[in-house]
Amino acid sequence: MLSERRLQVLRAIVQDYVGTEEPVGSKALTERHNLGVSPATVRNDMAALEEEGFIAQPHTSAGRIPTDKGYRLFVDKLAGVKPMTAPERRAIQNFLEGAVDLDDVVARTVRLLAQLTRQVAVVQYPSLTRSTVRHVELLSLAPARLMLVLITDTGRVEQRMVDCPAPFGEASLADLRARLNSRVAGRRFADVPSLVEDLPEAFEAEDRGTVSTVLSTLLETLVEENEERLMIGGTANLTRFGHDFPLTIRPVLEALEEQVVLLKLLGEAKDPGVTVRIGHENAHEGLNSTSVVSVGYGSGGEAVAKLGVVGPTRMDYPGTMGAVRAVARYVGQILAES
Amino acid sequence: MLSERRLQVLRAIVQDYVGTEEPVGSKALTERHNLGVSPATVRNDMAALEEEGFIAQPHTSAGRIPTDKGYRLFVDKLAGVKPMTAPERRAIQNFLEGAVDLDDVVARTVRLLAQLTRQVAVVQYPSLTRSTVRHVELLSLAPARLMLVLITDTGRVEQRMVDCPAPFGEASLADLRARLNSRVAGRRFADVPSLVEDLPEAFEAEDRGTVSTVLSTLLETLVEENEERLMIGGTANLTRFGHDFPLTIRPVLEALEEQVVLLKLLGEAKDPGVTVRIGHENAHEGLNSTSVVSVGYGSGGEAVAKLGVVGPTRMDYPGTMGAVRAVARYVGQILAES
DNA sequence: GTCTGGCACTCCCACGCGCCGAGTGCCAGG
DNA sequence: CCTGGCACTCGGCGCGTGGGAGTGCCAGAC
Repeated sequence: MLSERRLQVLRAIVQDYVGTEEPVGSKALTERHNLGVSPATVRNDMAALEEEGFIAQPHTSAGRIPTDKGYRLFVDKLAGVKPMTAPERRAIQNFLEGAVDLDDVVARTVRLLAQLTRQVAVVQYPSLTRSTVRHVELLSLAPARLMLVLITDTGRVEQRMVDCPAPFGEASLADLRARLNSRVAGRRFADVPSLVEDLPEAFEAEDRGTVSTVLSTLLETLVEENEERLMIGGTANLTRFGHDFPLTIRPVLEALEEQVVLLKLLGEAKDPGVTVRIGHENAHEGLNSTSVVSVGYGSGGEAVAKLGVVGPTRMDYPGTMGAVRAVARYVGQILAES
Repeated sequence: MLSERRLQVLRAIVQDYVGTEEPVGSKALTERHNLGVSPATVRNDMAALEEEGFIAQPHTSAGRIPTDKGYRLFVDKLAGVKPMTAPERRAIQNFLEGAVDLDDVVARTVRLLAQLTRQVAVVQYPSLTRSTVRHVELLSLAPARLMLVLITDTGRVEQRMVDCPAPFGEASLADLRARLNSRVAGRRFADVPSLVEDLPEAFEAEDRGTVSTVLSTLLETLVEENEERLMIGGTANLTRFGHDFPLTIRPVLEALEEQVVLLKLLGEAKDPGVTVRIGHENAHEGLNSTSVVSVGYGSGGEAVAKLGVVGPTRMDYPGTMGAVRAVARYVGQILAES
């Protein structure tokens, strides 16, 4: 177990390194933080911390920098979440309030997060699987061709074409539309399959094929994971990454374009609060030198999607976590209102 | 006027510089292109070209690199559009054919363009203003609250909430829906305003307010420019930009995030064919060291949106133009089919 | 035991220097 | 008008060097 002072030293190292972006030495530490001990003592502590793998030196006779493990300890034990100041909170609220539709909310959120944290922001569209159905609409485009439109409580609209096995009359269509809505409107996606299971039985034999087709299209739409879209922004902040550019920045940009990767990344964070994944904790190789700070957000008490930021492992964790948490909270409010 | 040979020299300089990314000298030129003259002669030609502002040298006693003006001449007079090879065309077609909906088409197009050109790809969603209405749907969400859903011939769906000044019955709703569709279905957006102008008159006085509200919401949706969304991809290709990274790449990333800027950029290109804007020809400052190659695409003979790529002024213009043109053509086909 | 000051050591980095080579401009002659 | 020759100019690279920040260790103080 590490002594209290050694933890203090680690905290000081992280803070200084985050601030200066340069390896931090024992002398500088004692000058900037009044630890009450001499550089020599700090050196001993540093040796111990290095032994345990919390810090490392890029080369002999250089200062120390935190390792992923060091950041992990810092985040878990040493750093709180820095709350936003009142003006910041007001600014967040103002910025989000002008949004006109869901797309706009997401777009504004991305911008806001990127600006606040000066990092790359990622916002997942409210997920289908946890939200509820507001309305299902069926439109006849041609005798044997329908369009299915699904409207969710978060204001999201999904549409699908349905090719019917047989022509489907306007009367049947109206009937199906009515029955469908009376069963599923207001229900959670997860509950829909069992609610519509026996629906074909209520129709004439000739229409059952079409009804089944419509239903399976609806269910497909509900579960289709790849519909979990997301929006990213603030990539220009990557240029503040480090000095050895191309090598650092490239894999990150590539990873950011792989929505699958990002969705997995966000999906892995099960924590109800703010989740931080540091460096190699990220499965994806291109993100080994980045940290991901994410949190769920939602219109009710429940999270319907995630948002977060991607930045260098050397980031201001307390501030970033505070910003992410605050933005999530306000986005939730906005969604609940609309 | 420049002699034929001097144009050849310019062409050779552009080609070599694009290939090597290094200033090209007189000797190397005569070796790689058989111009039939000696380096000394080429030097004279170069001096003339420099005098005219087509090429420049980074510093005394270095080779020459083309200026924006030089590239312009190259693109206008010296370079054709390099057509895609048959296998490339097949690959494009295969890649686009699997798309399931409009979002997917756009997403695939972006990826494809980015891969083909190894540059940043930008694809504008098919614009509302030039397409036609497939269907308008009205849903009653609450007694005095409607949802308006607009479906376009490109498969795009836009939805808007409408707060009615007075409760609106189901019968009136069905009536309005029917009248609306019979008038505007299949018509071009631009024609819609005059087609629905007198529609309120067909309704009872108590409903006219609501009808007007619905109509104006519809018209708003049609003209709303900021709904011209676009998708970008291949930003990782920016890392191949040059050596002096942060300074070059940053403003470009920033510009790419400003959708307004990009839309304006694409919008400015009026040319029916492939348009090339080189370096300082781009109004936006951040894009002063990039070229934008764009072209319109559409489902019919008519262009409904633009797509293109953003890359360094030092790019393979013939190849890029060929790729952009080919992709636009195939996307048009795909859109026409669906 | 724990902390401290002193000391020798290590290495990175910035700087200055000189060389090399590619490229140029100019000029006289074909 | 083209060509070969020639002197000149610079940027880039390798090298050696000195300074400085930082370390590890040790003996002594509290």
